[in-house]
Amino acid sequence: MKPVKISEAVVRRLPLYLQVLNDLHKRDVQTVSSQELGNKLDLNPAQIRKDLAYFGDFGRKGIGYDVTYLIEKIRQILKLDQPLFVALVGAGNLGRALSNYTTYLKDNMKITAIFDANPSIIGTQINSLTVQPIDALKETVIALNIRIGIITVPAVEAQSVADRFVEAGIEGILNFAPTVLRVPDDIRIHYADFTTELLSLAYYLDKEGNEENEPAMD
Amino acid sequence: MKPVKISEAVVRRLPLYLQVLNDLHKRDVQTVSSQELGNKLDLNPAQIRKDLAYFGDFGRKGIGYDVTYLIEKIRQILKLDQPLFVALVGAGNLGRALSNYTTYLKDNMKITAIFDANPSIIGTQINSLTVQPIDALKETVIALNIRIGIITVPAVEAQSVADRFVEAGIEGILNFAPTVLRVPDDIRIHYADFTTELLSLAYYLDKEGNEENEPAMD
DNA sequence: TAGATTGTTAATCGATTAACAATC
DNA sequence: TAGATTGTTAATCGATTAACAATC
Repeated sequence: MKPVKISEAVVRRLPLYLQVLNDLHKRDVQTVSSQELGNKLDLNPAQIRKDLAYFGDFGRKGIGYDVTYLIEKIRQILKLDQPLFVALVGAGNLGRALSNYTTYLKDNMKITAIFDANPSIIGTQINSLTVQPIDALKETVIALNIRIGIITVPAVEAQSVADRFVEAGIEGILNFAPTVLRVPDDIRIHYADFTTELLSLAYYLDKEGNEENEPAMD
Repeated sequence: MKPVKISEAVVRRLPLYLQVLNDLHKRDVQTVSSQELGNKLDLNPAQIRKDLAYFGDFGRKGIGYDVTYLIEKIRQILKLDQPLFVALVGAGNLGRALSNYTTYLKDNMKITAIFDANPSIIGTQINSLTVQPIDALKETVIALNIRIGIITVPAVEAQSVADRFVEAGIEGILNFAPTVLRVPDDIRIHYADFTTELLSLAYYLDKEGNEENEPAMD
């Protein structure tokens, strides 16, 4: 019916819309315009309207978008209207941090298994989950109907974890390790490597350090 | 001399190049072609050549790029040829994880101050740094010549931390909280919100859960 | 009715890719 | 010299934005 290909840029903005909408909902706001959404997210209103229109006519001319309805619709689009189970490999600091974070996500995503290679970590509890050995990955992923895998191991181990995820039939991977992963085309990979963001941030700093004062512009 | 504006897309790829180059360097590879880099990063070789050519003629026709030289050049471009000091606010799980991570970064970036609002965390040690009260932020940032701030506090507190960073004269912010921040135009903000990545990942999963088997394609 | 705001088309803008002369 | 690969221009592709008729 809708043969139009949705671009990645559009899909990546949907969670941002959801973020703001959830906030508005919490504050009992009933209706929001693309204008207001654009203000809050620093995005062009036309872009927001166009993004949403790819998926249906969710707004009302002259009125705007119903907050509750739009939340429901975006959840559906993102397939978050059903519980989605996630496995995490790498129970180090970052892994533990994410385990806490994502538990709080009310967005139907839940980490239901944690794995690690380190014998001294295996068997410990994180958020009521027992850390399992990596060898248990495939069996557990299948048994718990886990569809997304998070990788928080060092870069050198990331590919072998990805291989295990693929073998276990996972459909998507969120990789925190600073390395590009090789997986079959039908597996989706998103990268969450903050070192990239941090290093590129440095580019935008003012010139040569701030020991020297920059001359004023006027 | 070079009045060409460099796009964000280009700058964000530079750390990726650095990643692969560092790896090649470790394995004593002397020279690399745009073709090989493209293979490793899943990028078009022409794009890589074009990206690099914005900043100078770093390659040799018929040969490729000298690994060591290119690393040095990209470091210069990213202004990582000098030490760059970073402050972190939010000494929770994520903050602790990042403190460890970034310490290992040999790329001249170093977290040199950690802050938190929680009295029971203030005064504790993380990686030989003592967690300081937020009220000490401005003074410390100035004293230690800190130019980048990392925010790892809950979303509701993120804006007030950003305001403090701005007031302290920070030049760039890496925000892990899932919220858009308002800062003056001359302050650069990068977002490292993995919830966005995780939620958008769900969009690409196969249809309606995997209880039902999908019909095979052939 | 008048004001507001959507959905959508057309125009603009920007980024990626192909192609190739230059040259190591 | 022949093969390889850069730097760069031109062509293509895709994404953003402006504008406006439709309509609540």
